[in-house]
Amino acid sequence: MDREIPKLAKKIKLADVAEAVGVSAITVSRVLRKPELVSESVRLRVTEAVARLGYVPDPAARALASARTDVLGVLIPSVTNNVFSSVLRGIYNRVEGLPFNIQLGNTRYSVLEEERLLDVFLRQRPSGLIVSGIDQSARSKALLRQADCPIVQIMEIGDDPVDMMVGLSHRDAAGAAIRHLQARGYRRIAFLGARMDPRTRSRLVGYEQVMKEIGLLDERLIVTTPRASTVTLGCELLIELLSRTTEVDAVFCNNDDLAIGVLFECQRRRISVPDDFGICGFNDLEMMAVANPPLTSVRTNREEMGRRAIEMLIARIAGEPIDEPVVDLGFEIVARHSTAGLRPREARRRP
Amino acid sequence: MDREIPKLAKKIKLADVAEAVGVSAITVSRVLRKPELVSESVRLRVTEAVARLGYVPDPAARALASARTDVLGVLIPSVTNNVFSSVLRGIYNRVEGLPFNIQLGNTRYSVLEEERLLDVFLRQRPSGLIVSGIDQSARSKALLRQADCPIVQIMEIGDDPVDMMVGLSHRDAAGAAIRHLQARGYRRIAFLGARMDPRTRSRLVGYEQVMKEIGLLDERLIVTTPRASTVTLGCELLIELLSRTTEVDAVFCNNDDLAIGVLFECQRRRISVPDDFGICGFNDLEMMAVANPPLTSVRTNREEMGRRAIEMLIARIAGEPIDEPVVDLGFEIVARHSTAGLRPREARRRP
DNA sequence: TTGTAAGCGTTATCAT
DNA sequence: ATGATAACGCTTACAA
Repeated sequence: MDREIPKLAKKIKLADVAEAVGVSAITVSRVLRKPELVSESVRLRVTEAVARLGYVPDPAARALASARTDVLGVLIPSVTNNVFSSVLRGIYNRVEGLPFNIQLGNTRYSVLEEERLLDVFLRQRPSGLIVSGIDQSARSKALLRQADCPIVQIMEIGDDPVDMMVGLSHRDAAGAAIRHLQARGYRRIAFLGARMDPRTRSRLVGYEQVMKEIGLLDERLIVTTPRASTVTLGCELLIELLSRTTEVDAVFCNNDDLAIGVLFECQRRRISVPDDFGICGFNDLEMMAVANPPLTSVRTNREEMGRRAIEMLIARIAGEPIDEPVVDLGFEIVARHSTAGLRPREARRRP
Repeated sequence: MDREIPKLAKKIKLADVAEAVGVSAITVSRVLRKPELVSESVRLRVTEAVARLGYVPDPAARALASARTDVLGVLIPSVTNNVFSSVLRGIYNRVEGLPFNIQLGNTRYSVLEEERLLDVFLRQRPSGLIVSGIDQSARSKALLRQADCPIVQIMEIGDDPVDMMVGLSHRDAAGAAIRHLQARGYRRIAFLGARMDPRTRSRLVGYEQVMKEIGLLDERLIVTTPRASTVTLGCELLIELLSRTTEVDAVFCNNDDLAIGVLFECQRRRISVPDDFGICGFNDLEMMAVANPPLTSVRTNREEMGRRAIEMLIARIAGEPIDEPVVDLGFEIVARHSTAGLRPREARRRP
């Protein structure tokens, strides 16, 4: 690593600051971490010297000596997925200005990678940890339970938190979407699902429950794939659905990308939305409101989820008691024109 | 942090393994890092003991003793932006299986935050660093030049790499897009730009150069905003543009989100694409190919960019010489129906 | 309120 | 090929 730029002046350490001020190293350390334990005069002189010399603590030395870091670990299954981007935004926004650093791990929907990263992260003795989902492997759960830092599971909620949880019931959210479609007069309501991760499966369960309740469940209306969801896939799944049966008058898409794809494909096939066909997405991405027509979706509070997760962590780090270890952030059906209801005269798509 | 689960058995350290095998700690350390320096018999016994005891090195102790970590730092301005998600995917894919860990920093398009994170990251003595863009502040550049690890600037290319670069010329890419529109018969070509980060500005320069060259530059056709780009903003910018002048027959959007918004707004206004109005985006997101009509865009090799950046880092870490410190990944105009050309009869939009 | 001494777990250096 | 010893820079525990 030879660069033409001269090396930095030798790195300033605690001892250098201590010497400059004429106190011991531990006093400088205290000024930095627990200033209230140090007399004002000393504190001021130390603070001044720290600034003047440009001292900054070595995180590795700190971690080694204190068995603690200022890292908040965050494990998510995808960096590409909009849903997690939003959560991350909430996390980064909330942590700004706090003395913590986010360490992001990308599990890529792989159980093994999640276990590996959990291992890597925990070994660094983070101040807190955020993990996605509630369906960790047995090994992951064991690691989490042994961790000596607060942990928040996000995205979903359930009965058996490793420590804390903040999320929503995807089953209920999907169920509510189906009831919305039903209330608007749609009957033959299909389910399009991609990726089929635990949350998608929960939504499918919610769909099936409600469809069964209202006596409309038909397996042919359920089209799923393990492939990652994309707009293109939305088109393809609609085509697959219509090839199975033309007796469909609405579709609940497991997420908004699929819904946009379905919309484009409907436009191409001159299927009128919502007159002949209703479309409901999930997540309520920004673009849903300005599509043509605007698309109904299920709003989830993803930024809020990230924010709350951080707040729960820092509360626990500060030793505050947590009244609610499991926080349900709920959801909201954002009804737009795409599910305004079938055309009065005849509730059947044109071929 | 009181949990009901019993604490882990006391953490195994180097000395424990050494004792179990009957060698010294440093020998165990060597087996882990430079096995070729240790005799086979000892190596085998040590390896066995490491596995049996479940020993794993403490990263903080390692970092403190060796002044080096296995961290590859990555600084990006946004976790929400599709462009960076793709780059990240390339990075994570390429680094999989290698003995490095990605540490992600989110600068949120803030110079100050970039400087702060650079500071935080460099203090951890990473094995390598990837930073976004080539327009770092003077202070950031100074920090980078003093770093004693390899560094890759990604997204753009320029004359003065801090160390290495991999990206493309956004000016040329935008210029090529404009020439494409011109070749298809469009004349009154507008520019819609959001965020106005350095790359967006480069694209604007490319647009202006080519428009001037072909004698078509008209300031009224340039609509920009500092707001982050969204599909909604695409609609709004088109509305703003049309309120300034109806003498427009095509639009180059600074990115695909804007282009999708423009498309939806055109659909609403019954502006026929491409007959009355051409649309070209930038980045070639997956959805462009299946929009209605499919939208022309400029493909950039974002995953490849991430991959190459990692490869350049590990080559340098391995001490290999770099033949090309600045890698131009180029771009490609992906022509689709949205720029098929104006309707033969009359090259004017309907009101 | 401040300081002393003893690690924290690993690796660099120098011996053997 | 292997080992003894001294860092690495900080914090904990205890003392004064």
